[in-house]
Amino acid sequence: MLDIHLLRTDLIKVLNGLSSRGFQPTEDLKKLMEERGSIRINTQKLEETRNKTAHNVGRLRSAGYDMSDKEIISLLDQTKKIPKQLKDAKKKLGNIENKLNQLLDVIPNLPHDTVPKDGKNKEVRHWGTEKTSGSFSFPVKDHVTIGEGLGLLDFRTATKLSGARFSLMVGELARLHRALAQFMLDTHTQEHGYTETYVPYLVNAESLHGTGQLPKFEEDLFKIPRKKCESEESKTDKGLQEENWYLIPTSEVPLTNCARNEIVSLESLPIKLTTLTPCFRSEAGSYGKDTRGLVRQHQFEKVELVQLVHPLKSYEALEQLVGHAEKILQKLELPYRVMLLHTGDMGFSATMTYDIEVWLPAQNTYREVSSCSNCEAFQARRMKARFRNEKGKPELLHTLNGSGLAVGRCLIAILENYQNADGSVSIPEVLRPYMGGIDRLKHREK
RNA sequence: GGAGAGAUGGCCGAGUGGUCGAAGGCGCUCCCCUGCUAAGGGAGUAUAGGCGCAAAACGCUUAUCGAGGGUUCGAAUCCCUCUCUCUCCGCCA
Repeated sequence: MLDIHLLRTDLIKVLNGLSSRGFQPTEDLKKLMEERGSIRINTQKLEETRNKTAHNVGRLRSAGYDMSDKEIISLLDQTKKIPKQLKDAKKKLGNIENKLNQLLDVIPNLPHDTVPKDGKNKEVRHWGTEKTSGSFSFPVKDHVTIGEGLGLLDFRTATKLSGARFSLMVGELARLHRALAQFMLDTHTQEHGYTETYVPYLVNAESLHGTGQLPKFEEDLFKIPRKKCESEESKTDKGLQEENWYLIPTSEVPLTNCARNEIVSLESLPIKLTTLTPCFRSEAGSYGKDTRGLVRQHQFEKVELVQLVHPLKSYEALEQLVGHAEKILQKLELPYRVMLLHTGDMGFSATMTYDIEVWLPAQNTYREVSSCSNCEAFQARRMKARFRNEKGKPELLHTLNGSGLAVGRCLIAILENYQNADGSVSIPEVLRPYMGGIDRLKHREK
């Protein structure tokens, strides 16, 4: 959510910033805000009158007056009609505030000034040397051919179990997948100072609202209805409306929401959290896209990095966070590049995003394995995540998140980059301790 | 799933219709006193909005006692619904 003060004082700047990422507000924000202002003043005036009279009645009562004394009766005469007026005013105010909030809820964050606006992502740096088909002494295979060839990857069975966009890994490949995740977690906790966390995979709507997935992107999520009451008839009240759980699309949601409605101490900053979780995405609207292999799945594992930091430190923290994610690829000796996303490619909540893309020789291209964003106070404002600043006053935190990394896609990169002529796959040095010392994936003996 | 108890400020805890944004204590901040320390005395100590002021300080004002609704001139207090926590029983990885 954007700062409403900024909207009021510098609407032009906000609209310019938003248009660079292709967002046009559908309603006249300014008019709505003004309307709200005048209705609110009216409402508060009524409340003030009500409070004053009630106060005076109370004073007379404790001074010994009776409810039937004419002093009290005259006060009551003045004020009898206020509750009705107030009720109407509050209803009106509620309506307009809902409308305004609905509007504010779907406005994306403003890009940082340095983010490219030309519609092109900018390569910031790259690491390692790409192995093209020419670098191999044999025809390069893609990860599906490799995995299935070794008898370690089984999409047919996965489809039987669940349908399209699910996968089944068997034997040493499943183990390598687990090893990879463990390795990532160990690196971030032992070398980068993150606190390991175990989080819920089902979260409520409020959490998803906090990080920005709701209300705008509900169709991307898997929703789990929660039974709230037995009888249909008693569902009339607002409080009884259905409440859902959602499968997390990323552990950014539970990790960042840890700070929701909290005021943390200055000394506790920066808060650095990491966790390994499955992520669930409906992939609505991506029909026909990446249908082959492990690239785009309804369920995948990801190690997430989240930082909650002092507002003055958030860009510094973003650079560090990207570095933490890069370190994993370096240790795995996988070539990659870091891209600074342009305004149109950034996620809803971000002011600046770096994607890390790993080299996939079979596709002869780079593929995203991490997306690292600074959200500044955008999420913090939605979720009231604050810290007590140097003056002892509560102030919004800045939140950052990034994958460190997407496990499945990383596994693809290992399979393709480490493939051998005989169809086996070498295991990266750093993962061997996690693999009981074996150095390659071989064909599975039944 | 059944039965019961509860949710108040940073924390503990009082408050069952009226000068209650909320006693008291602890903690914290500032000041005073004591040549150090201990003890003591005084003042202050929520958050988010709106209005005023060029602005800060400040002043006025509104909301907030788990959440939402209701009753009332007036609700922390009464009524309804929900959420969460705790205890006991049952079931269970």
